[in-house]
Amino acid sequence: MIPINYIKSNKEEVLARLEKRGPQYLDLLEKVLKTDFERRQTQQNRDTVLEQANALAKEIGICFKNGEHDKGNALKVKTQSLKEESKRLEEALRALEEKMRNELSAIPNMPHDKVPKGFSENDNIVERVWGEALQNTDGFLCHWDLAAKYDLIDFETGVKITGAGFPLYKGKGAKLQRALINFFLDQAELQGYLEVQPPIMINEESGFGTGQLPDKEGQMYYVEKDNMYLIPTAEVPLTNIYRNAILTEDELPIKITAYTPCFRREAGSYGKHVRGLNRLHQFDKVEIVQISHPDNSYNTLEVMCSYVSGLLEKIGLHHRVLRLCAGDLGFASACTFDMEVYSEAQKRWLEVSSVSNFEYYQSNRLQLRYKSKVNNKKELVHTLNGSALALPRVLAALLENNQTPEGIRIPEVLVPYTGFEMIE
RNA sequence: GGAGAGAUGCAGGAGUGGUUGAACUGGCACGCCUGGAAAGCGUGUGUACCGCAAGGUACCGAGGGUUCGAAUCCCUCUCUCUCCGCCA
Repeated sequence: MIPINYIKSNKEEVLARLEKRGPQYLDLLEKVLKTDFERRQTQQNRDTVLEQANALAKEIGICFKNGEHDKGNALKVKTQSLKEESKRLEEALRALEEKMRNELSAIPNMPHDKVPKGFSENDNIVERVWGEALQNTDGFLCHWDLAAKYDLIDFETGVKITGAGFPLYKGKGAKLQRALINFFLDQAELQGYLEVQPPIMINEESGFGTGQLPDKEGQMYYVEKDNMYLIPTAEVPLTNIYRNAILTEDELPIKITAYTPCFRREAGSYGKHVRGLNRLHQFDKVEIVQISHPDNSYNTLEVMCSYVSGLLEKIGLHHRVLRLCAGDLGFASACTFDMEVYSEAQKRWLEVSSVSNFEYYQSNRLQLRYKSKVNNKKELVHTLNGSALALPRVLAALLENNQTPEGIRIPEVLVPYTGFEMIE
């Protein structure tokens, strides 16, 4: 949620930025400001009534202490109407607070200045392309065929054990996956990220903190008996480490990384585009998260992007960096870059990472703040995260792009991790 | 899963119905002292919301209730600890 005070004191800016997402949010903005106004008035009224009631109670106490029972009892009568009034106002206030929260939750994050206008993925801007497509890819097999040919992934058995979208990696397929995880984690550590292993089930509060709940409830697997969700991304547990926390300015930026499986229901997506590893219900991912001083967050975003891009360079994957347009931006994000690798056999781009700055959107929900050195006040931080990287599509591109008549060649940097140079 | 104990401010820890937002100790900040430091002394030190301000309101795990008045009494829930059971 955008902090209400930020909206109040920067209305023009919020309006201008939000407008990029479309005009439908401007009304919401007015609405929430109105609700906020009513809320404040109601609070004032309630406080006044309570003040009177408190004063009376105090007076009554003194009366009884001094033995003036008659006077005390007389005063008691007066409290009755105040009590009813305060109860009424209390309820009204609570309703208004909830209304405001709901209205605020319906407003997406404001796109950053540099986010282009646009409605669909066609309006995204290609920021950078690294590498180029191969010249001769005649006879190239798609990764699902390669996986079968070299016995790397057994989709059918995954279906038998669980269902579609839960692949079973085998032999060198499993090893390659493990190698990638270790490589990505080691790289992150070199950049100063602290590796953690978080829980992969989360409670409701955590889901709310990072913005998955209540909106994206249907995307997550839910364990009803214990009221928990399987994480759709490590972003949720990693960022929620710092829910309700007050950091010192010296602690910033906080940089953490984790490897976790991720679970997504992906309800309603079927067909060719979700074949093989393209879209799964369970997949592995290494995530990086930064908690940043608001003044530095956009610099941080750039650093994170080039880091992710650098990873793809190291494993030699032709890729591009997209600056997402307002229409393609996630609800909670203020600015997002997507990294897509080129799949030589499928002849299309596959998203392998998404790096975002959420500004105050998550920290406001999380109540994640730092103590400012300037005024010693508690201020909200900016949160950022990115995939570094999501495994299945990297694996898919790696298999497809590195296929040769002799087998699949493993990128040099990964050989120390896999222990083999070729999949034959 | 069964039995018991507990949850108070940055931390420890008092407080069992009335000027208690909360004693006391420590921590921290500032000042004095010192050549400098330690010790010592003094002062200060919660958060959120409303308000231009004065000030007000709320908060003693969470939510309800009793009462003119609740950290304090009652109910429900959550969490932590100890013992037993089970277990990778």
